[in-house]
Amino acid sequence: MKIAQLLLTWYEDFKRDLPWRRNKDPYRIWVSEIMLQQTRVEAVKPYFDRWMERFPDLKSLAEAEEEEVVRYWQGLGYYSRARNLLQGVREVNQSYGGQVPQTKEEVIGLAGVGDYTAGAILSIAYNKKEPAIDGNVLRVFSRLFCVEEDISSPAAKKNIKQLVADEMSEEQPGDFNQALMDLGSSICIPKTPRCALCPLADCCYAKRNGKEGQLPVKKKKAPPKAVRLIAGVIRQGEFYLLHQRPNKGLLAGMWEFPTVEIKEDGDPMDIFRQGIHKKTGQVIELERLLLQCTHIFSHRQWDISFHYCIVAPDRIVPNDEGLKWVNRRDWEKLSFAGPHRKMEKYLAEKNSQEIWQAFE
DNA sequence: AAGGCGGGGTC
DNA sequence: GACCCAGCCTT
Repeated sequence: MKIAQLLLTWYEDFKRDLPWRRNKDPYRIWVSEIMLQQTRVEAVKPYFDRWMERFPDLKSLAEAEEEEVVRYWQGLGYYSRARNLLQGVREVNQSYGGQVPQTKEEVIGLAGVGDYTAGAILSIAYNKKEPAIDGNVLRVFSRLFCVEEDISSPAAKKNIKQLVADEMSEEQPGDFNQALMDLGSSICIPKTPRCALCPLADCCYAKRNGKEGQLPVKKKKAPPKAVRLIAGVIRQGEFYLLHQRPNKGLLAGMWEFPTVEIKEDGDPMDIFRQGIHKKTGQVIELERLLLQCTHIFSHRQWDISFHYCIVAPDRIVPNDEGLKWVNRRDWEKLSFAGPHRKMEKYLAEKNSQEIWQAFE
């Protein structure tokens, strides 16, 4: 029996009930695919539902402010996805009359839409016969056909894309692509595949050769870099000093408590004072240090040791571009960088009274 | 071809 | 603690 038929039969019985599978609205498919880039289904679900409540259709998103759009992405990571999605949606709204285009060249030309996402949108929303090669499909097919190349290499992706194209269902390309992803996430999983439950076990070359546990081959990632940071929770009355990160790079455009990197050895507080001094032009009285706490954040790329200093300086005049005094009540309008979001919640729980009481 | 870009779940 | 996830963009 053909792979496509076995797969689709299995999919009919075991497909997941997901919010973005309720209908074939291209806009909804598009949003879901962007959110799902490098992000697990369970993490996306609540974000997708909130998103559709606020931006139910393409036009409502196209007319929204970027600041609000990014706020709805806060905590999901890879924030350029939100900005690219907004840009792409505005493009469709203006250049395509609000209708998501139906050709590969047009869709892939939209901001934030690459080869995979274009294939997913076209196959799922319009039932076009386009492959959608993601991590799941690479893993499944590297096993099915015993592809021993490093699947992160463009050459391997090209080869597997051809194999997928050869096996694709003519009538249900969208279901075929989604079935592959469901299979990859529940059966053909990274470490020890559950071959006993797999509808394709009989036609899997890796299993036939006893190599299902060794595939796919994937090059190792570089180890994370260690970084020491120190951040200041700096208050004057009801206002806190916050910093908006630059528009490019890590956590682009997100807000944070003013942060200084500790590069050399020495007293962290001393380095903090000097660094903040450069940003503010004013000296912080360290005698007014209220609380110091340390968080460790592990990350794929960064191993961050984070010191927080809660201080109450005499007088600070911001002279750094992104520095701004923000009323505590206005925080909900800002998008905080990950670690600082947790600190913000911590402050909200402790509430100002307990923390600042010693000073008043 | 390589590296940057988040955050969280799983084993 | 290592690994990985419905990838894309820049250099």
